Amino acid sequence: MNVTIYDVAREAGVSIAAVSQVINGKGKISERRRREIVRVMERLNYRPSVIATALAGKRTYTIGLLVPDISNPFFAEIARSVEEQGHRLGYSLVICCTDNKEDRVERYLSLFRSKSVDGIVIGTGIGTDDKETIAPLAHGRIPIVTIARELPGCDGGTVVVDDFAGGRMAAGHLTALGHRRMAVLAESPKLSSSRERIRGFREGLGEAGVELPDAAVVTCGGQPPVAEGKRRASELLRSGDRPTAIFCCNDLLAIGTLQAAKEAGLSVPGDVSVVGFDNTILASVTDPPLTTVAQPIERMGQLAVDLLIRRLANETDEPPRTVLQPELVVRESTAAPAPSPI
Amino acid sequence: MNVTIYDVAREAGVSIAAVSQVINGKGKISERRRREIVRVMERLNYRPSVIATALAGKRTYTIGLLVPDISNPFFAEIARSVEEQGHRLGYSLVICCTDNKEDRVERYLSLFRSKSVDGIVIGTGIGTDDKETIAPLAHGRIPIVTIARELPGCDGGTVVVDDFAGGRMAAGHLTALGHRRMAVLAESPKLSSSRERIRGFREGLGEAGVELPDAAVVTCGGQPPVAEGKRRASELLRSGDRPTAIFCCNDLLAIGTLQAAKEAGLSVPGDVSVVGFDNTILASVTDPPLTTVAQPIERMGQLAVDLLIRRLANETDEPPRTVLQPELVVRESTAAPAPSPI
DNA sequence: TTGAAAGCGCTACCAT
DNA sequence: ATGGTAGCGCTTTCAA
Repeated sequence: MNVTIYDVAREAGVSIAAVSQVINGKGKISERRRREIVRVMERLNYRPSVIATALAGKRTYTIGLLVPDISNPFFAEIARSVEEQGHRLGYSLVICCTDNKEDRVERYLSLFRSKSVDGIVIGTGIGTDDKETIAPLAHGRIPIVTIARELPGCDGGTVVVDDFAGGRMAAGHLTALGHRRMAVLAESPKLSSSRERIRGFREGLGEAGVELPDAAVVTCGGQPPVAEGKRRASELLRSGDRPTAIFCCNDLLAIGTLQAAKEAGLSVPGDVSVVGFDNTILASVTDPPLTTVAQPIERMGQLAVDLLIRRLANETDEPPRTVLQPELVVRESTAAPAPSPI
Repeated sequence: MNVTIYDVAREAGVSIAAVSQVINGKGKISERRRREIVRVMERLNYRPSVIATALAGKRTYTIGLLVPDISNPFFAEIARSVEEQGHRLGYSLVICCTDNKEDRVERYLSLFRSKSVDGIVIGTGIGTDDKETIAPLAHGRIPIVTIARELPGCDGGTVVVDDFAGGRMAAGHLTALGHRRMAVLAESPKLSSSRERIRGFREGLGEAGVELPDAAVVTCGGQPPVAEGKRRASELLRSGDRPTAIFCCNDLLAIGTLQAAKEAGLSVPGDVSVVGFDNTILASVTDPPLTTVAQPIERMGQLAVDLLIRRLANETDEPPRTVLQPELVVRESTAAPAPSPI
């Protein structure tokens, strides 16, 4: 096996208690002894077992991250940021992908409990009603922070962007350009973020005196998002009075829309404008580059981890809800609508 | 605390040994007792502690994944695939990003040891000479499998694409189109994959009687890759006899090249052709869509995990090296060079 | 078939 | 200042 605290103790001619003390930097030991022990630890290339340490009552220094799909650039960037801040603070990341399957959420939450993660960051939606799935949480006493979305009944804290404001920005941009007939490609209505974006978009439209009929809000439930977005956008673009602009609740759906437009022989933004959400790397490389509502992804990850760590350090009386401001990034997928042929 | 095996035993009126047996499905217990115990476990919502289980000599059912950057779509897709196959087999993933910093490789490898992961998948390059960094491995007896690149001195097994063939394909495509003056944007020469791709590219060129001067191979060391690619490509495109085609060792560099061309007022593929490598989601959305050498990413992740699991199950006598075939995906970033103005 | 008990590597408390 | 020792939750002999 690996070298243990016993090996170090024996080699240094001291008790394991002494070694433990130098590991944790507490207790009383003479400088002489401590240096000797450190030397031995290095010579033996000793690394304390996190497993044993955790069993003995300490943390595992592990945080669990739940996202729908790590290959989705938005979540990849979230993960990156969480990973980075986590490591900065001494924690490593266990990542699980739920694929938006409800049973997986439950399974992974349960898994996190059995693996004794110190805290959980949730970036995935939860379908069923709160109590059922959030149960393991209250059960296990593991602090949970949600990121980029809110979960009903999850009180651990949350870091989100102001989705409502984001939707409103998109609407403002589009109406200012002169659009009147618009549609939105939405994610699951189960997602708080998606609902808020639509609500904000509708509000923004209203401020310009434009209506958004319910029928113009299309839910893209299927997987994968790009293909589903393309499919739904195609339907929209084929319809009688096709919209002059489409607001997509994330960049992936916007890309699908771009593809659909291309396939239909429509030019973007000439024939139809497209606005995305997230501002992932994808938005900057598409054809045309995507106008999108940017989330401060890196900042969100940092804040989520900070909040979580403070939570499990019991510095509790935090404002549990951090709301960051989104920002409209105008690229080349939006323009004034073509003059309508009278 | 959480409910433990003792709680279950007490509640069921049996010894913890009995409970342990039903957990592990071995030993002899009467069907009656076993059912009763299962009932109690469910009622108490009992989940065995992986920590304690591991300390008692079992696995942690955790695998460590080392990548340069999880927000890089290529590695995000690798991670996705590894995560998926891992979970299918009962393992979860600890992901660490090295950012190509050598000291981090060492730190994370050491971290994996102290966290007692059962196995490690490495998708990052290692700079220094083998023995130094790979030491913790031999030391800890943790099986390691490399993916998408090979590490000197790492004998645990590897799953790669035939990078040489990939480079050769790119060259074949470009020379068939009529290109004679080409350049390549390379990743770090420390990466086996990068070296092989260049070697293959050069070989392919040679088959068409075309030379690739050393000066035409530009290393993109800096971060982030897109920006660095753009910078280097700009230099290339500004040079006296600018290449009519650029082969980029990954899609990110290719995107930088696309941006550089755009900024220089050059059309792709009209003025310059661009070939990428990896075929991440990015390649399909760029302007223009990118011709690239596809790696079977999903398959690679699966195979890497399979290999690793078999390794730690001691079904050892495996062919330690799996080589998959790449595939050229022709999109719209390549075309015949413009007729040279005589 | 069942249970008592010895670890696994470490922390923390209590004597010394 | 230093070391002995009782757990932490679980697996695994070994007796009964």
